[in-house]
Amino acid sequence: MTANTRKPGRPRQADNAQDAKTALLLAASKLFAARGADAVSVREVAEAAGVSPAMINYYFRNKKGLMRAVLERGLDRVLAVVAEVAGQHDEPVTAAFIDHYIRALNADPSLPQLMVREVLSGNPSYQKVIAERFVRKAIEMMPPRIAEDITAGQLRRDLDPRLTMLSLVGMCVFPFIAAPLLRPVLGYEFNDAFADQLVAHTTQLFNEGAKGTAAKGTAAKGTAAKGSATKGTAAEKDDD
Amino acid sequence: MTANTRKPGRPRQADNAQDAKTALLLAASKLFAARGADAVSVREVAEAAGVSPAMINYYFRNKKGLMRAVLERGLDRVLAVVAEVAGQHDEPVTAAFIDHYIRALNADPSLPQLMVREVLSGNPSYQKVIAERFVRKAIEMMPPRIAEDITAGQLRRDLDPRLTMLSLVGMCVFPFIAAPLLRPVLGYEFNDAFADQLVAHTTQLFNEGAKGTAAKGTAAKGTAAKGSATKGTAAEKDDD
DNA sequence: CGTTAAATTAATCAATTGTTTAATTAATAT
DNA sequence: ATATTAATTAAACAATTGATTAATTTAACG
Repeated sequence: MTANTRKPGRPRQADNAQDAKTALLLAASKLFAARGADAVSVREVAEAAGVSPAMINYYFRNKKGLMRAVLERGLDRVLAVVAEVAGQHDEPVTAAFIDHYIRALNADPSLPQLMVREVLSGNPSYQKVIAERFVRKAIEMMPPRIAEDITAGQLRRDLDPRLTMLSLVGMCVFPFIAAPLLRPVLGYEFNDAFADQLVAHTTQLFNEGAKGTAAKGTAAKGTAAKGSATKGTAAEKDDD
Repeated sequence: MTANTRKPGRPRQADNAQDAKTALLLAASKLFAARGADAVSVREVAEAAGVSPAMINYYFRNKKGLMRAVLERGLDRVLAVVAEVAGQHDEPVTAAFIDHYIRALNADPSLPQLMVREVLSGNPSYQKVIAERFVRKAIEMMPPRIAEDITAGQLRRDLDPRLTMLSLVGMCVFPFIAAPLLRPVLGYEFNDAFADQLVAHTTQLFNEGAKGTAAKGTAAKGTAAKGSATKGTAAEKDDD
């Protein structure tokens, strides 16, 4: 917004101002998550951070280096949630996972979007970062805990821990991935009430299944639709 | 591969050769799905199709127009699967959905990748195409059928049809979205055996839940891991 | 046949992109 | 104080991109 035309040269050490490096990291995190790294120019990131584009190359060497830093920051935050869930033994991991994971994504839906987009990007160097910094560690933590719960008799004995984890993550993550599509059609919005509803539904479906004949009573009540589903967002120009 | 330097002018009507328009559509479908439209230049699409880049503007007006055509073609193919599933009444829709949907994605994993990427692109015009050409129609077809099955006593009475559909799609789609990551770590590959295993696992988990104490015996047996999980793909250059 | 329309290309355009360079200012060390 | 190093910018660069234009060849139509 503010043109912020600063002259060249090292700035006077202002104690309050965050340094340019973290400013770039924060700005890029938001922009990359929202629209994808490819669709955001370095000039745009620099402007949002209030510094010149050359700072990206100074601190991160590349646009790719900036992207990598953004990715690593995001991955570490999601991994912390997984570690917390896997570390507790008060309840079945699967239940704790559904609860904490959905609420974490609800608090910041941009995280799974960033991950999924870069997984799909086909860029092997990003995939490697995600695989080694997140997936590998998550797989070391969760399936063994699921296996524990199976042994303890809290889950069916014939479950495959890894496929189960795959289904579990899918159920939790997909609503957030599909959100941009479903919001206008189903009319749902991200708020604490929605998270509560989604957690309750997912927990019960995962635990009891869809076929169970006796309704246990703890299912999510009411439908997700609330707003006007037919209103539609203001149609933008057909061609641009 | 072949330089294919053709001179200007309308080509002699060769009966065998497919016309340039469908050649472009097919080439773009592959390339866009694999790497995302942003990362593929029109020159590259044209070369793969064996025509000049100007043909894209001639037939599709824009690169965006080409992308839209690709998207619509993909959406219609997935929608056909959904319509087929929703149209039959021999078994519960949910079971039929798991079976047919997973096998369709397994046969062409690029489809969900294309959709998810463009959903996440944040580009409202693509989102509108997906929402109106696919999501809206799918929601008109599936949840009512789920509600039917609930009424018929085949599914729990307290299920929310729409949230149930969301979970169902998540369980089926997520393995294919995450495939690029999980393949090296879990060592799974797309083939009919994997599809069988995934269908069996998903069907049982969805129907019976994870908590059920009596193992019914039809669960997926064996783990997904088969190959060497620690081998790792050849590390490419660290910087490019 | 001759004229018009359709399909195609080569060449070029204008815009945008990521990156580098040289200059500039302040902090730090000698 | 002076020299060196760190942090920052403006300006320019080279490459790539999507798109347009004019020319060219064949098909279709009278």
